[in-house]
Parts: sequence; C-alpha cells; structure tokens
Amino acid sequence: MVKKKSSMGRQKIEIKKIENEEARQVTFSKRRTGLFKKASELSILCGAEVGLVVFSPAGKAFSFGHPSVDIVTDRFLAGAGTPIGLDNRRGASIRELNRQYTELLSSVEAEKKKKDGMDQLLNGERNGKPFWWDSNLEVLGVEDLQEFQKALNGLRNNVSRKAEMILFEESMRNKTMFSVGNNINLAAVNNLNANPFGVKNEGTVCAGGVPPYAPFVEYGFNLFGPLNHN
Amino acid sequence: MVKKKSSMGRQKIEIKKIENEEARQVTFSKRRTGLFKKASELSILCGAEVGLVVFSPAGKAFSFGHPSVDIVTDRFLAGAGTPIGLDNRRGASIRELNRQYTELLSSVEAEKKKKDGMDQLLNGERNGKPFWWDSNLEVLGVEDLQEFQKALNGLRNNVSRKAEMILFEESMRNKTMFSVGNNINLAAVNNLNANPFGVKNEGTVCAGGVPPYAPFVEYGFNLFGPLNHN
DNA sequence: AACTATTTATAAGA
DNA sequence: TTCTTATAAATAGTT
Repeated sequence: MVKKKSSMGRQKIEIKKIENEEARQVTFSKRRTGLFKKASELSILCGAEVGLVVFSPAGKAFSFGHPSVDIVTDRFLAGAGTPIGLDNRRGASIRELNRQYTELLSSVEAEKKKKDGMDQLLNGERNGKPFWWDSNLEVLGVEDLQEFQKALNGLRNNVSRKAEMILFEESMRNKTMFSVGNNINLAAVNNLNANPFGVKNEGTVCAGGVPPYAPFVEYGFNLFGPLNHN
Repeated sequence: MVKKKSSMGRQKIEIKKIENEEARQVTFSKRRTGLFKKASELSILCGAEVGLVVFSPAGKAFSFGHPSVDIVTDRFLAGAGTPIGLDNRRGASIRELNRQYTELLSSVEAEKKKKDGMDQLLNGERNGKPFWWDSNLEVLGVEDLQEFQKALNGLRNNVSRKAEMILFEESMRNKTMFSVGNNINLAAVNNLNANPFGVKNEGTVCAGGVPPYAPFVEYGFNLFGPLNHN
C-alpha cells in the first residue's frame, strides 16, 4: 500500500497539486460534482448527517448539507469558541440575522401548532370511526400508527414532485426547530421550487450541480433521492 | 438517461435509505471512507479548501478539513467566497443568508397555504364520510393531495423507513441543542473515549491517516484509516 | 476483512 | 463547459 492514487479515467494521475491552472479548474469541477454526489448518497443511503463545504481555488464556495450545512458548521462554531482569525463583526452580523430569524421562527412555530392539531386528528380516533387509513392499511399497531403519523411529517415518497414538496416543507419545519438560535438557510424550499437541483449561482454560497441525478440540495435539504425510484 | 443510480459493484442499488441496519452500517463505513478520500484528493489536487463532517446514524462523528474544518466552516459563515487573506468580501455569506432569509419568508407563506389547505381537508370531514383521501380528492381538488394520497396508500411499506427518519430528525434536534452553547463540538459527540488518533493539536488537528496523500485535518477521528470506524 | 463482478467516476480529448 | 470514451476507482454482494 502506498499507491493511494485515485480516481481517474484514461490514465492514472498522481495525487498532488495540479499546477496547470486550467486543468486544475476542470478537475475541480468534475471532482466537486462527484464529491457532492457521494456526500448526498451517503446521507440518503445511511441516513447520515453530512455537512460539506468546498471552496474552489478561486474562492467560490459550494456546500451540501443534510440536514443542513449550518447545523453541522454551527456545531463547530458553537464549540470552537472564538473562531480563529475572525473578528466579532461576523458574530454580530450573524446574531442580527439570528434575531430576525428568530422572529420568523415564531411564525413557523405558530404554523407548527396548527399542524400539531392536524396531527391530532390523524393520530386520534374520529367519532369511533376507523382511522382514515384503515381502508388502506388494515391493521397497524398503535405504535405503528404513531409512527405513521409522524411519518407524515417526513413523508417523502416517490409518488411525485408534489408529494416531495409537501414532505419537504414538513421537513423544513423540523429543520427550523433544529436551528433555533442559529442562522439557517432554509431557503432550500425556494431553491427547490425554483430549481430542483438546488443549483444557485450567486457567486457565493452555492451548491454543486450534479444536474441529472442530483438528489441533494444545498443548504440543508436533501430530497432523499430522485423520484424515479425509492 | 437520468438513471442516476449510484456507486455499486456487483449490482446497482437505488439511492434510498438502506433499511437493513447491518447493511447500512457496512455501506456507511465503505462510503464514508470513499467520501473522505475523495474530499482529500480534491483538496490536494486542486488546492481547494474542504470541510467535511459526517455523523453516522449512531451519532458518531467523522470530519475532514483542509486546512481545517473550523477554518473552512468559519469562512463559510464569515463570507463564502472570500479568498484566503482577503477581507473585502467578508459578509458575502451574511448577505447571502439574508437573501435566503427573505426567501424563507416567502416559503413560509407558501407553506402556510398548503398547510391551511390540509387543515381544511382534515377538518372539513363529511359526517361519517370517508376522508378526502378515501378515493376522491374532489374536496379541494388539490393535486398535491392526490399525490399525497398515493403516497399514503403506499406508505405502509415505508412506515418503518419513515419512522427511522423521524427518529433521525429527533436525534438531530437533540444533538443540536446539546451542542449549542457548549464548547464541545464534534469532539464531544464523538468523545469516543479518547479519539482513536487523538492528534488533537491546537488549530490543526491532524489525524493520522492516508499519510501519502492526505494532508487533512480532523478532530480526533479516523477518516479512512483501517482503525476506528467501529 | 477479503474478494470480484460491475457500476461509477473521471482523465483525456474533442 | 459539455460530451465521449477508455480506464482507474469505488463498491454491492459474497465468502
């Protein structure tokens, strides 16, 4: 062992910095795509939490996160104390953002309450009537039902993009809760609506493309795979 | 095309959560290794900064960072896209976050609408009549709901999966809360009795591993060495 | 942990 | 940057 070379195609390449700038850029694009895809797959296949941030040599950033990059990075920041080399303006900015976010969070919480009511309906008996799903699912233990009900919150089936979106939003609600006190980018929903693959071209924080198969969305959301299966 | 299956060997697998716990663990180990290796290679080949954190379903954490996870994530929050050593673009991330924040506002509205629709359906039950999902979704004629119904009809087979997802989310929430405000991040989570490679040096914690090509940094975790990964 | 049959990822080249 | 293709890697299923 020592030939820890790596991925390549026509030919093997040594794992050392590519000096040719152009070639480096090309490789960066290709490998970044692959890396994000792998990250996405890992999170989906194993239910693992993954946070990935990549800065191109040019300083462009790409990120992927499940449930969100922020959650992962926040862990570091929260525990890292004062980040090395960073002044507190950053913190100030983030705190301000957090403040605003907290406000927004309130409305989300309010929404959640409503949803909880809905859950009650789904979870509880209706005038002695069988649970709505009886006709379809026959017998399910109480626990199953509860789980089933919970599942609604995270339902992500392959029935359709619509269903995915519904689920996605449910998921978002949860993410929001997770993120209390932290700046979070929950715009994933919008990103998704606008771009299923969460590709953003802001020159700043953006996710890699992985166009055809990209089951991931930057900034925290992962739709758990493409629709054509699972 | 668009068959975005994924990495595999003897056979293709669809990218969806692996239900079998044992198999999932195995896949997790294998793919985690591959992912970290790829991350390492990308940073070396392209001189890119990479921050990667992975939490196993069991909550074990693994990380890779070049120059370090902290630095990369800090940059991410301080100002994604900020070239090393430059300060002029600091805040880019914040701006981006703000932009997304705005989007979030919109998405919340959108979500609210959908949820209201659902509430209406659920609460608008016809006496003794089956619920909207029974067969006809005339009630609101919401496409989303039709899709949702289909998802529900076939949900039984996914109950387990969904349940696991929920547990995952809850787990995530707990861990997040756990870390917020603490000075213990990954190390805490994976405070696995003295990190295997416990090479925890100030600033740049280097893990022994992949010596030949990986100048990566980690926080007490074996990335892709033969050890560790349970 | 190893071993392979296969599928992916990707280095080159267009 | 995208596509194509030859080939190296990664890895699913087994042992």
